[in-house]
Amino acid sequence: MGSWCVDDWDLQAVVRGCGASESYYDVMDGVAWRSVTELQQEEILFGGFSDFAETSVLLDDLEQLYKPFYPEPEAVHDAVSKSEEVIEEAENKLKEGEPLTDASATSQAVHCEEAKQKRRKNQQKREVHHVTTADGVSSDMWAWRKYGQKPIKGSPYPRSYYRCSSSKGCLARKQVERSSSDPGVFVVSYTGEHNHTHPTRRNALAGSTRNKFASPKAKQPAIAKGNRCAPLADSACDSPSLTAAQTPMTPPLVVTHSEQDREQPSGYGSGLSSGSDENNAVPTMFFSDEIFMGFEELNDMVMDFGLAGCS
DNA sequence: CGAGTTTGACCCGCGC
DNA sequence: GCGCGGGTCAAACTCG
Repeated sequence: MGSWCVDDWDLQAVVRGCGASESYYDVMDGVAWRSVTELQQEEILFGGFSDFAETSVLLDDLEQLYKPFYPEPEAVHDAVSKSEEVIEEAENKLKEGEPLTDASATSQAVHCEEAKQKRRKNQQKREVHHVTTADGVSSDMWAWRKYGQKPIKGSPYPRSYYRCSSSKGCLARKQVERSSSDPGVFVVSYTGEHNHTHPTRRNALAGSTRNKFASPKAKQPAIAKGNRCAPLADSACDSPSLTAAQTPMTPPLVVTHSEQDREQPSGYGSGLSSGSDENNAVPTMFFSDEIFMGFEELNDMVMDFGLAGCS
């Protein structure tokens, strides 16, 4: 334990959100755009069509719409390759002292990881992203289950290992670690490919909703013993079927919680998920930053008063 | 009971 | 061949 615990929640905070969230805005017109995976592009492309998420019927439409964007093997390979190109470019820029990211201070850093991390075993290609904590604004569409954590030599922060829990047998892996040089930046690495299109809207993530927006009281014991909000489970507000919230265009409700938010429920669109029948209730509201921020404040208030939950 | 996380042990690739 | 260190496994535990 020790210092790990301190960082653990940080890692978990981003594990859901970091996947596709690096600052598109910083790089969309730049070369870094090419590092964005198909899935990420998918989010960008559809990010503005919040109306699509309003009903389950539309979710079905979404599913159809998204099919062309799901990473085909070649597409994935291509995306990874491009990503590696960017990694090299990023390294070069770093060597030259050239800032990789938009100068805007609030923008989330978008870098790519050192090439040395690209592959180790099996020459496995790896897509590496740097994300800031504030970057949790968006998330990847997959459900990740943590299967390990290791201290990394030379880094004060541990690395967490996640595998895709959206589908059994999925080979997709995800690693999350803090950047030793910039603690505010998380390095997220993706390896392997998903052998499925995307998490099914129902049940595919069953169990991954644990702790999502559980009441502070309920969470206290776990936190007290170092079991901070689970990266996968702390996501939504008591949602047996938050899978609906994991449609690609649904930004997670809570990932924008900052580091200060110790109870940060970093999940896939928490608010969307409470109950299958509620999936349709308020999806679009989460696309409003103002409402979103308001919810955060409300949540903070709730926590301050020791009141339960998000209901 | 079934989902999750935690964490020590083990496996194995890689550099020397 | 050996040792280091990253990656994975799996038992134990928590939680709803």
